Amino acid sequence: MTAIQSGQSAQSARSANRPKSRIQQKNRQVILDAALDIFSTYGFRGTTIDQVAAKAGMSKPNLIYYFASKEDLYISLLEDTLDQWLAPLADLDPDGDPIDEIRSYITAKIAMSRARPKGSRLFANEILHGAPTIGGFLQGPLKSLVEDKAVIIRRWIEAGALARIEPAHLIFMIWAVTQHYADFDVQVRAVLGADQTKNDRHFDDAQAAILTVFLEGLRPR
Amino acid sequence: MTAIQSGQSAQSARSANRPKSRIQQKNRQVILDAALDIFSTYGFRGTTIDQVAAKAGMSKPNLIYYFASKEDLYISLLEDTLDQWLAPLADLDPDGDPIDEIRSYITAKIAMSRARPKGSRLFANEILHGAPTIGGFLQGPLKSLVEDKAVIIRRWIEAGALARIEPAHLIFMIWAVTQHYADFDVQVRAVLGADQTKNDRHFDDAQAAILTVFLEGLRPR
DNA sequence: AGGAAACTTGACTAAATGGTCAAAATAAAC
DNA sequence: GTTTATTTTGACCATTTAGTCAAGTTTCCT
Repeated sequence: MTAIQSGQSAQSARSANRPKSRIQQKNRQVILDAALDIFSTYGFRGTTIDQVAAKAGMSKPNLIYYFASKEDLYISLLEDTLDQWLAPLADLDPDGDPIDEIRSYITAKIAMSRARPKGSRLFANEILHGAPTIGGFLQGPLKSLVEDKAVIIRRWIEAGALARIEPAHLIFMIWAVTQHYADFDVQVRAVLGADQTKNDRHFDDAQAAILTVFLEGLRPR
Repeated sequence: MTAIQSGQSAQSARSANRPKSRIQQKNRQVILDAALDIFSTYGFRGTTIDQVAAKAGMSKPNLIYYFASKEDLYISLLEDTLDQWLAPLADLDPDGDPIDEIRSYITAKIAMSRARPKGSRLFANEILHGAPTIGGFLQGPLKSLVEDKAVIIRRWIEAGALARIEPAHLIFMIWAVTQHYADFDVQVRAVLGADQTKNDRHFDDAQAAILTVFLEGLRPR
């Protein structure tokens, strides 16, 4: 089900409901891959349909045949990303050991930033521009999820298993430091050195640093 | 001096070197204020000169009279921001108490995010799009500054005054969590509640949470 | 006051871009 | 193998937008 309640996503009439043919399935995926590449780098406004079509290896009208409009394509992309975004937080287990759970969550988020940096940047771009498309998602599903997990964290704190901290802000902080390595990747590479060999090390070092600070910083006192 | 080494910032011929008249000074500032507003919200590509001119209360040709091109305006804006950006980190004092110094730095960065969120978003946008304009700044002045401060932090660690952590990543983490509250402001407000009364509280709560985790997490063990 | 310099703008141009359309090419169905 | 449905695209259109230009208006200087 769609996580975004857009007015009506002007979907390509052909691909509306009918089960998708092999060609449709393949081409939609090719387009989505190309689009993620471009949108995540240039943002919505900075992306042209022609660019995406070229990257996908087809003509612009053909792309429009699969996605009725630029916005339609952009929304599809965001939808595909949002679910994966929530998953790790949803996995936070109220019955687990608090410190272990936080460690797992941080590790999962870093892995996500490493594996899908473009998705992270797509999301960051959308938020930075005022979340015109996913405002409803933020105020709905995201807010609910954070509130649910805040309850769990608060319980851990009351049980003396975690330092006193405002749960929502703990969550924000974890988002901030983990996504930073995807979103500000260019800056990290400029400061630490750009070559690909080092790239993997950056993530490992980042994870170590983040875990050090958070796990120690969160121990109850 | 300019922090950005662009090819040649095609500066308006009139305003090239001659000392600026009262009108120039005022209007340039009016334009920069309007431009920060628009650029920080819509990004470079998403901003139109007409929008900025309208917000600045003048005609488009008049704006072009002060800034020769859209890019020229954008660069001026970034330059104005970058210096302020580096200042707090530059203030890190090698002779101060490490924990106090870190506390001061975090506090200064949060204050910055609170006072100048638009500047933060302008910067974030630029980085997110691959830093096409300030790539040189990142690899030059920024990298140097981080390396300098990393030396100091490493010295603190060796002296046993701070937990073992990769200094550059500590700096990144502080940037991440503090700037998050400016850049992802929309998301924070969506989750925590949007009204203006609460807005100030968010920053206070954020600061408390960040200081808790970092100062405890960084204590030597 | 009067002339020069600085400032301002309506009307315009050229290029870029989102999207359409009709016709061609290909694949599927029988 | 022929018909039908799907897929593909070259050519085109309408709109947006960065930037120009020439002609005005205001400010400054003496």
